[in-house]
Amino acid sequence: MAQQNHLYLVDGSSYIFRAYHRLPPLTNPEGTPVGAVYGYTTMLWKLADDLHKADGPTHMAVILDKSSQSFRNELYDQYKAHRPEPPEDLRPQFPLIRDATRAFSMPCIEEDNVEADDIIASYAKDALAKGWKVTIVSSDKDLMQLIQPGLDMLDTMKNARLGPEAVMEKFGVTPEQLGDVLALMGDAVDNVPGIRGIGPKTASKLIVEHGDLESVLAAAPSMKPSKMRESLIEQADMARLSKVLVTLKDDCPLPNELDDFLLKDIPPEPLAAFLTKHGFTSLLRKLGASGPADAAPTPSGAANDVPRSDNAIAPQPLSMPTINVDDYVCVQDAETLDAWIAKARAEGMAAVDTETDSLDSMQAALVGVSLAVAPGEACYIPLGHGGTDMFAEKPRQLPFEEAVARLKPLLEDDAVLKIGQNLKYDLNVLARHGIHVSPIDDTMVMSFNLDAGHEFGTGGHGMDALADRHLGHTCISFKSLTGTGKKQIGFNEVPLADATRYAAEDADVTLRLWHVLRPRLPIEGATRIYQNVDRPLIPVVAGMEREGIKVDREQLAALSQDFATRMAALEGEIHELAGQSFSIGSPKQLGEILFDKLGLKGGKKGKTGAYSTDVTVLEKLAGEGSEISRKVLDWRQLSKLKSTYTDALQEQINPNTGRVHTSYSLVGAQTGRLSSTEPNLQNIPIRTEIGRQIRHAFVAEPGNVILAADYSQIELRLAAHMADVETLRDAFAKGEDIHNRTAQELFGEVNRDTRGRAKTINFAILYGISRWGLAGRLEVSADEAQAMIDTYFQRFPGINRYIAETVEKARECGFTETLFGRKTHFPRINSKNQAERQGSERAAINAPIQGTSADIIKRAMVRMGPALEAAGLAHVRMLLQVHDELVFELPESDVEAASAVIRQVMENAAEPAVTLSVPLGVEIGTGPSWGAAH
DNA sequence: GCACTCACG
DNA sequence: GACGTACGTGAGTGCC
Repeated sequence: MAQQNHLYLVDGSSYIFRAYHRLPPLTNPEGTPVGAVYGYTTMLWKLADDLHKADGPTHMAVILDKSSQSFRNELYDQYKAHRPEPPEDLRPQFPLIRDATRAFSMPCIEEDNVEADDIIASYAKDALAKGWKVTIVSSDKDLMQLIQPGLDMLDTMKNARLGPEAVMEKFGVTPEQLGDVLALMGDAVDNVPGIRGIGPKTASKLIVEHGDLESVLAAAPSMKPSKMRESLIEQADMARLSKVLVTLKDDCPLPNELDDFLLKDIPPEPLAAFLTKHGFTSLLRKLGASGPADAAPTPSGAANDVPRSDNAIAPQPLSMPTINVDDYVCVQDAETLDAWIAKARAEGMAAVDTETDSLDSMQAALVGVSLAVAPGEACYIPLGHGGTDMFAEKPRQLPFEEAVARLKPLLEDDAVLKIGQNLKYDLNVLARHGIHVSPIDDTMVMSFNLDAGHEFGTGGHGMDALADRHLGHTCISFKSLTGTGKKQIGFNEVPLADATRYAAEDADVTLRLWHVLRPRLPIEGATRIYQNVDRPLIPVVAGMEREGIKVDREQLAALSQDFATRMAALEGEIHELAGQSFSIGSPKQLGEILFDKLGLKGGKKGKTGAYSTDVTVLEKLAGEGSEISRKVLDWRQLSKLKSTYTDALQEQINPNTGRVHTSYSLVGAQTGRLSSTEPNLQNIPIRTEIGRQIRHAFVAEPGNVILAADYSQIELRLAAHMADVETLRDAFAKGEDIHNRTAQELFGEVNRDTRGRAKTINFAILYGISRWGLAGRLEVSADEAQAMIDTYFQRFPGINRYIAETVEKARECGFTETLFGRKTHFPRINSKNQAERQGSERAAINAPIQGTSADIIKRAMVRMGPALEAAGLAHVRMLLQVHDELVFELPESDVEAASAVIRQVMENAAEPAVTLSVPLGVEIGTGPSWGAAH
């Protein structure tokens, strides 16, 4: 008989205030005050200790107040308006509460625009509906309204369980009536008005007498004349408002499933690290002895035969056996393969990795597949080993088609989770063999969702770096098997024994990483972004990569030819003007010609001592009449376009598909944007007419057209929403030109010049403004730039507050968040180096805006396929994403229907998770080429 | 392998 | 008083 589930919901924020006042002002070894943190830590310890005890918790979550803003502020602007600032030595302890919770490997829930009490009420309701027991760890009187059969409260300071009798004792009413009492008496701290002159005693008496609030108010006129009677009549609406304010909202959208809160045995390492850091030595000793919940080193599902280390801070999760690459199996016959497949089915999951002969997933030949079914249990299935010599004897391996046919049902089985590291690559390789892998998890994407922005030396979220970081393990290097340079061999030529060790290790490591990273998602609030956005995006992006886009080779070749001719002419003229021949492409030589030989004015720059010859410098010189500078600028543009685009793109055409297939990185940009490589199709020219010709070479197949759909000014719209700038919101709502409106507000008139300046300032705001930077861009003095910034803040109130709050949050928490919960970390935000610190501040101001924009278009991409399919538009294919733009190829006859669906999906992509206070505008164009679609 | 330059949002 | 001046990317070239 399974034990009944029992959910503990810990009201973390209220606890820390009480602990602060009750405990002495301790400090940790670094001098940070930690008295309240210590109290909080002992409380969590006590709670965790009750795991496995009768009526103890089976599930636990800590709920924290993230913002003081909620729907209550909209109802009543004075709500919580007069809260005193927390004491100086308490403030630095708030972020440590999160650290403490994490040290216990417990989930920590914080949501924007919702109060902790409401989240607690909502989870409680959810759990009760499922027949669970619920205990709320708090002594907050508002939460006492929730007490009912199956739900009690726990006051850990008094070590008392609070049931209905506690409410009766304190307020003389039942929990259901408590809200009405609270409404009458009001609350000074939260600034709930109640009725003046009525305190707890009178309120209770009235409710007991009349039953509920409305009855009290209805009975007021017939009461005997008194101050109270008048107050009740006059302030009846205040009482009703107060009732709404004190009533808990129990239908909040919840970021986690209840199952995420399952209370497992607590891994001792992170806890020990935390206790050590803050000097909680007595608890540390206790941990060494037994630890909360026995700190048993046995997360579920993992083998465990390793003795506990005496060293509390062990380098590896203790639950997994040591990695031994000689344990791996090379699968060379069908029976063995079937046994591994059966084991994967039994486990319900397997880590999968493919080995190929190329990094290009659209050209790579499949050389082998590895599987891991449990930590330490992995195999390699060679499929294409034996090199390229047709006559040489090949090692024994399963026939390719047979192995693929046997693996396919497993890889497509809905009941078996396939785990990969950068699985997008494997998805593409396998899709080319007719296997559509699902469902999936990706450890690289998990790492990105947890740790974006954290500096981890080299490697970022790559497997070797993750293995080193999380498992303390150094993977066999690819190069040690294949060599490098001229003598490098293909993976298909690597001997089977070596290939097995390498390939199976990759799968084993991936599975182990999953065991480390997967539990962190709910604990660190990354579940939402991972499950709802980035994970479902993986197959979508893989599909776009496989589609590719057609480019007209002849058109590119003609452009290359044209550019070459014009460059040759310019080159002659430049050498003529210089009086000598030199390499124009060398900034060093160019600088010496311009400044030393020709004596133009301009400064040296930076560490290398070389002259700067970038576009701003050359433009300035050209403006002063330097003919050679103008010609160098023209030459540079042509050179860039030719080498980076017209020449390079031709070489990127896939010989099999005749199209260009970029590769998107899902973890490339710290803010959550995608990045595009080999080739980068996110920086195809558009700003100049000459560059724009390159876009015309991106074409549709006969009978089809290219459709480009752009979000219009999405980042400024998001800034208007997030900073709550009424003027900007109003302008967007009315469909005004936002730069014109800004010019009007800042300069009082709209013309070309003021609009241009306004546009520059608008972008400066998004990027984290500095007077110096703006001054440089606008070519005005720093004082004048500062004056414009001041005016901007004054005309657009809210921006200033957004900037201050965002930087403050980054300083305190070390990260910022998007509206959808994506975190970006800023480890240098508190650096003593000013430049470093200020750089992080600017990035932190930008990250929530750029990141939210990335979240929105990603959500649109995830929904696009199903939406088009539902509309019967199966021939519409999504090809490219360029940050705020999606590019499609579709039959000409589908344009009208597809435009409607695409617009609908993109404009509503934030819903229902987030409702924006500005509309999202989408502009759509079509044509025979990408250039023509704009 | 780094610095510089420049293409994009 | 100096610092180093806008956010996020990837690629080609020259040079050590």
